[in-house]
Amino acid sequence: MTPAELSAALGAVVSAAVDAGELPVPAPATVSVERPKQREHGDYATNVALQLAKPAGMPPRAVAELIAARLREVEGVDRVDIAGPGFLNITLAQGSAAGLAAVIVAAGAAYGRGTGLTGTAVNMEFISANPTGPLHLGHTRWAAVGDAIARVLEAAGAKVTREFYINDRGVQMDRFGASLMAAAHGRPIPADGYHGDYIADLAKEVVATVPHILELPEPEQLAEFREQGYALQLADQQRVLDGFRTHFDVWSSERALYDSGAVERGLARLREQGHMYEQDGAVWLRTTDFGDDKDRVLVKADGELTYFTADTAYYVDKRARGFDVCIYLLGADHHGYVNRLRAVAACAGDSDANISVLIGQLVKIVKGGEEVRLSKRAGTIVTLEDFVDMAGVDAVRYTLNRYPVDSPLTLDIDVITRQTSENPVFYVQYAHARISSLLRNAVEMGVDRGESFDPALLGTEQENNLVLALAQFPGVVATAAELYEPHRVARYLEELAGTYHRFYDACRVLPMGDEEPGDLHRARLWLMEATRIVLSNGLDLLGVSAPDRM
RNA sequence: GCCCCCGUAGCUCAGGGGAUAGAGCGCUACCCUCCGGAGGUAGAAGCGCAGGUUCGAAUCCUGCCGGGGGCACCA
Repeated sequence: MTPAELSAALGAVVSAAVDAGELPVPAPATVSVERPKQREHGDYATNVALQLAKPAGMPPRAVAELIAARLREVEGVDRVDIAGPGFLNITLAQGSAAGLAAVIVAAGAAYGRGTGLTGTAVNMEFISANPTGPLHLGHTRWAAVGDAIARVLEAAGAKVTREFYINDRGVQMDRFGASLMAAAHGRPIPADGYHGDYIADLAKEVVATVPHILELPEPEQLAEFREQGYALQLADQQRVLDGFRTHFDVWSSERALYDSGAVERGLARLREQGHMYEQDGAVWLRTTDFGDDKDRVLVKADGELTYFTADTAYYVDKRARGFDVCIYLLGADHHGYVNRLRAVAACAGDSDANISVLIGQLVKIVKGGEEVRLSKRAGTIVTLEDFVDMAGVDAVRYTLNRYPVDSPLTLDIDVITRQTSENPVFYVQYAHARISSLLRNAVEMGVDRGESFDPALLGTEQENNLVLALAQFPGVVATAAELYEPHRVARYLEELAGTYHRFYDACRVLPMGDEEPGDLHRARLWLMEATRIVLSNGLDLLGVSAPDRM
């Protein structure tokens, strides 16, 4: 019996009690069970009695009594105890849960996937860096988390498009071009330019690509440096992301928004919704109607459009392309955008259900006990590529996906690069490798798990805990998708790996010595394969490999 | 000044109103006759402060204190 099945049974029991007139309240829409922290509190626990007591005008324990009486009659429930103020502690009949191992083995890669978001088209935008420099540590976090959110949403049934918005318009592009040109001529980089070490290398590359560039007249030369640098830098970002196993479906450029007429269409959409007005010669969007702290300029007094105009057009364009939900994962330096973007959606006639703006707090790193300052302009930067070179794709992706994205993060480079058990990714991957090894040994010994097994054989505490942990997985995935929090998957995997290691320590899977393979060995092999599948599926949701050997 | 994020164990961090607040690392004491000891067992150690809501608050609300980030007819 899975948590979902138990919840359903509990819901039916409560409804029956209501229908029988025992509980003078409407039946709750949903009731849930959770795994209690204390083992003596049973396999599952529920607080429905506490929640229903007040509306029913009854003592909690009285409510608990009458629910418990009905719940005890449910097939697969062994015991229901009432504890504390009115908790129901449920113990399942031996074997009623372990059959799940067969379900998991049959489902394979599909176990854990759900249908909560089936039919929903999601646009997942993340990173969206300027094409004026290498991707740095912050981008690495957005890459790891953005991709993991996309994977988790897909597991919940959503159709997800991963999108990268290229900020290729505006004065920063000219500063970028000017910096490259200065470097190529051996002149000092302009004060408002880009000072990273990569500029000199990139300038050389541009000159190698366009040998006559230094002879062009200055305005043309500047434009050429800008465009060539842009192309090279973008290609470099794409190469690095590819190596990070982060693949985008759509690379969307700000210039293309203008060229395609999307900006005009966006403005038209906002105009027809009636939230635009003119003042001081400029055209404004009344975002304050929807929670923004000030109205925003769409068309400047000089006729130029603002960056914000492109943002609004981009949103309208995404919706026009058929996305039900537009998710933005932005850096903390963009937190001011949250209310603004939501106001844009509202001004376009949409609701909060259509837009979600996630703010990723910045990553701070320390090395040798000292903070490493990150600054594209200062030149001392740790790039995504540096980070991956030091720790490997798996460790980087996993480490960045262990934490809620909105919590500031301090990572010790020395620890992450150590590649020991201090890094939880190894703990989880090791569990997978250990099971894989065990399954290989089983094949070598000629022990086959067969067509089926008797779940009642898996009755030790460690076996029960492992089965119950496996049963949590679909719920964890569904919650991670609902909240856009893939770190829940990582934390779950760490718990599962621990539960497995404890099982392994206590329970022998394969026959010892000359022992003949028996039904218990075969039953445990089913449990092992099921555990391996869940570890593998979970790691996949984080974009991390599940190695058979380490 | 206004806005956002964060204050949980020595350190880095989990914890969707529930029972005795968890994990890893570090520290202390243990566990290998055969499946991977990259493992397991036990122990010491904590919710920034003050109010409020609630049967019940680390969690929700208010104020304060501390750390970080941000404010534009820039991009």
